Amino acid sequence: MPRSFLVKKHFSVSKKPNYSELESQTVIVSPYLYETYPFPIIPQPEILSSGTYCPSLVWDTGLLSNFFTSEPEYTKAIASSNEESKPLDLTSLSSEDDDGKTSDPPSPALSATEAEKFQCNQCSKSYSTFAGLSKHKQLHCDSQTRKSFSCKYCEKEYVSLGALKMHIRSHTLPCVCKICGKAFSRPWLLQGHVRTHTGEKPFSCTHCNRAFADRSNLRAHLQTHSDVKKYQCKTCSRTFSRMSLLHKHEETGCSGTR
DNA sequence: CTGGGGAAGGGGCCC
DNA sequence: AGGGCCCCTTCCCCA
Repeated sequence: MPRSFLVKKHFSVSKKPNYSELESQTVIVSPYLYETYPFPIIPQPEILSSGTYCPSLVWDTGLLSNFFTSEPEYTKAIASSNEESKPLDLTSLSSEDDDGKTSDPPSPALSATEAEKFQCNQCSKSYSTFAGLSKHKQLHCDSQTRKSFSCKYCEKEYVSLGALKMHIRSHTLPCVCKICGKAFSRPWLLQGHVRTHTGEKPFSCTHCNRAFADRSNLRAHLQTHSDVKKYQCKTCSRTFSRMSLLHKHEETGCSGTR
């Protein structure tokens, strides 16, 4: 399965684990890459730009009209954006939402607590500020009214031009490894990849001195030093160092006993 | 089969 | 608004 189509799933795992342990780790950003490697590993910014390696695929807002030739509404919106640099008018979007035109059930937001008096009429999520609600709607729930930017290469749609441009990079892959030619959508992905060539591992575990090229991998490794792992089976209370291991445990059928 | 390491991708936040 | 960075998550592979 192509990883580019991984879908973020929500599990009952705390979004804010205790990273105090991780924060105490020694993180050494070595100048190794720049000083000792015989050729430029991390491309200069101009190299990272799409133009150097994929001139035919350079993203340019001027090309947007080509992407949306069948969507005059989009090009109109984009043209307007380019000319005047206006942000989306969230006020108008919001007022339309609050007009009761949707088929969603009436929002109880107005009678909610002061702290959460702005409620999304699409998903009922509450916010303490209008700005928070507006941002939420723009990002997630205004599918009926928000501007939609469609990708030319796939069927994905985004609510903002910036999000679309970011996504398009996953198609154009403007960041190319000078060593092996592999291409990536973002410079920091390339940077991480380059470490696989150089062997640089700037993230060290203070427990065992093992080093990692990727911070997330260090974080996963730290779990192996813990008696009580972060991911727990609700049935048998057994804990796992990785969510994937917990999923595997659940999929294979938890017996309910440890 | 399980656990762990390596590599990679996307979303979101901050500047 | 856009880029950089961080975090989370997943898949693959191997011991």
